[in-house]
Amino acid sequence: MAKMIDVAKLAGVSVATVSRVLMGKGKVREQTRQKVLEAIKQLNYKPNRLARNLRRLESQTVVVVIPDISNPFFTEIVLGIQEIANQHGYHVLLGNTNNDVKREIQFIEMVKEKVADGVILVTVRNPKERFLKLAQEFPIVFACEYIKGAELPMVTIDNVRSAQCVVNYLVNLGHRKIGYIGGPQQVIVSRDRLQGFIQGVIQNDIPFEPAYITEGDFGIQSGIEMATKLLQLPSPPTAIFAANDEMAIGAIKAIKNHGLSVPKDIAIVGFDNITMSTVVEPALTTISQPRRQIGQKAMELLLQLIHNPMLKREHIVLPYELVIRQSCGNPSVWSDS
Amino acid sequence: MAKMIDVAKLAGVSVATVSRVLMGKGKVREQTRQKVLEAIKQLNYKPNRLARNLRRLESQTVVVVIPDISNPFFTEIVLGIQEIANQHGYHVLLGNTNNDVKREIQFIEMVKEKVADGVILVTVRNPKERFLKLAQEFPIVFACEYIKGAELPMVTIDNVRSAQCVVNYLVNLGHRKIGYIGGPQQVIVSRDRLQGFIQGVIQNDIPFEPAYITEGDFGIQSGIEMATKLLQLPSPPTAIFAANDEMAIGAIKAIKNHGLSVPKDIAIVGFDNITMSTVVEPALTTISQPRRQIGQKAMELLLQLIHNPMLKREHIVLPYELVIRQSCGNPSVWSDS
DNA sequence: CTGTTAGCGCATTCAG
DNA sequence: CTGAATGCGCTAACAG
Repeated sequence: MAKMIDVAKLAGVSVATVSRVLMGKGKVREQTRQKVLEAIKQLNYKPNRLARNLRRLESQTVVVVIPDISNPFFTEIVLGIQEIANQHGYHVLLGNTNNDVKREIQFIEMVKEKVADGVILVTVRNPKERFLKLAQEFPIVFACEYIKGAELPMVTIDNVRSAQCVVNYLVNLGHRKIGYIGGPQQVIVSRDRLQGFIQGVIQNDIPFEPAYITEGDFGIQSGIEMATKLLQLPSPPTAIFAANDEMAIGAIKAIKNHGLSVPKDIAIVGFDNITMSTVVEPALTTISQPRRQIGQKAMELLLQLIHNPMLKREHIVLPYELVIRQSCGNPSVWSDS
Repeated sequence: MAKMIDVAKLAGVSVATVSRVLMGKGKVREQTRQKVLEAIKQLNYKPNRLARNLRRLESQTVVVVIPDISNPFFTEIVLGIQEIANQHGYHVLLGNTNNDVKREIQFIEMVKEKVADGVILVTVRNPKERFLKLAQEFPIVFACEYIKGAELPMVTIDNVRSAQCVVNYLVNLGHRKIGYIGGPQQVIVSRDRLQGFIQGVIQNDIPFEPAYITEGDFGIQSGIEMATKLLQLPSPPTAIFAANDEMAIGAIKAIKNHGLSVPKDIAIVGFDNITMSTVVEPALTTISQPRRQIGQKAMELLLQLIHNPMLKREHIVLPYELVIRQSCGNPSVWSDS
């Protein structure tokens, strides 16, 4: 593999000059520049990033930590991140934790090893204090999930209000008995959505019924199980709101298994708007997060943080949207005030 | 950030000794080792990989090039790759081409920049000659897609035989009028599957009907369009085989739109066995590729190639499986001889 | 068993 | 505008 010195020799200049034309800064006579460029092309030379990065003490790489690469929800975020990263000549290393709490930290430590310059966390399972300390040391941005009550760079939607919006929508459709299938309570968005659900119920003067609240694990199977549980209640709900689309899809399956119909007997609302929610029948009404945009914003924030560690930590809240399909019947436009 | 020399000073030894205990080779007295370990812990030291890699002229990173990160089919392969990579202390850089032919090459060139030590290609859009040359220069392994008639390391299933197997299955069920929705013909697996389909038709003494053969782009929408086309034929098929699950799902939608039923009126078979194929109704009968295993094998091959560039290039063919669900009716076990 | 030393390939002073 | 020299942090060859 050709090295810089080879280029220098061929062009009859010093390595410093080659470096200058490569970096595009420092004055170089146009004529010399051309000679160097010519030599580079002739040798098919590419600078060794390892060396360059060591010299500059940066790796031009960021790592994105997600809990599950095979979950389509996260891949769309990664796409947004990659878009911005590539625009700025950064590489994206994908960190898959498989929901392993330890690996979350391991990936962050890659910054210490200089494998990466910063981290975007799309999963937050470790205790708050830990992150507060780590965020002090390294450039870290949180996307989708976040830390409550902390001054850290985060990009999310308002999970509380969006869940509340769903309840309003359902009530507006005439529902008074609304079941809820929540996500694992360790996850902050699960807690937020549950809170939003409860607020919605209360604000609509619906009697609070604890039996209507169940907890799944974000998988299809748990949606089936929790919906079944709700269906077996003495007075089953007429609508079910699941904290993500997979569980909502599971709920639809369960309802069909019971010989009931969606939305005629029971309305269903999901959360996240994954592709699968357009395939299921009936197509799922759901909350859509601007995933691509979340990824982009998170990466932009990280870039700023890397180049200016003293940056003010801001929490960016992006707008969500209720996508109305067929799973609540009555397809129509609707806007929460 | 603490450096090796800091550790050395604190432990009262030389950097060489620190390096030795880090690398785990070269004799070090147990007592000295403990001192070093202690110092490392105390300083919370992590070796700078940039420096280590520059010194060893390797990056301990591989790049995986896929056409579309949001396609669940590919993410499962990536999972298999990551598994093996992590076991060997390698990082995985994900390269998303978005089907851009140029980016395919750009990612391979990262090896030249020493950003990566090798490449796994899960997409092959560039001309064969190009890859033959690149494969000479860099450690490259092909997964799922491949180059025909070349001695290169590849991991795939037998796409021809698997498609043929589907036809046999359908014929066995009594179908004689079988429609086909193929993938883009630039993609080798599309050509293989089409070939397998045609071979299956011929070997079963079914009159060859060109109008039954259509071409989509692997998306749901194109499945809808092509199925609609088949349905409008004077003598429409009684079974449709789509070259991937997305198109098969599209076909199911189209058939339902026409007021027909799957599988009663028309049987459907897909290819790939993505999660969505269990959600659609009726659940899709499809060919399952051992994606995880393909990823693992590809990574193992690449590792060998990196450490021994003179390695014999072998094409590994993994077994496929026909997963029988409800989209052809008549759920049953079946084995192609 | 341990220390000294020479680069890995490049960017960047500092002279000229 | 250009070249010589220095060192980023670490590993490995060599010497002791």
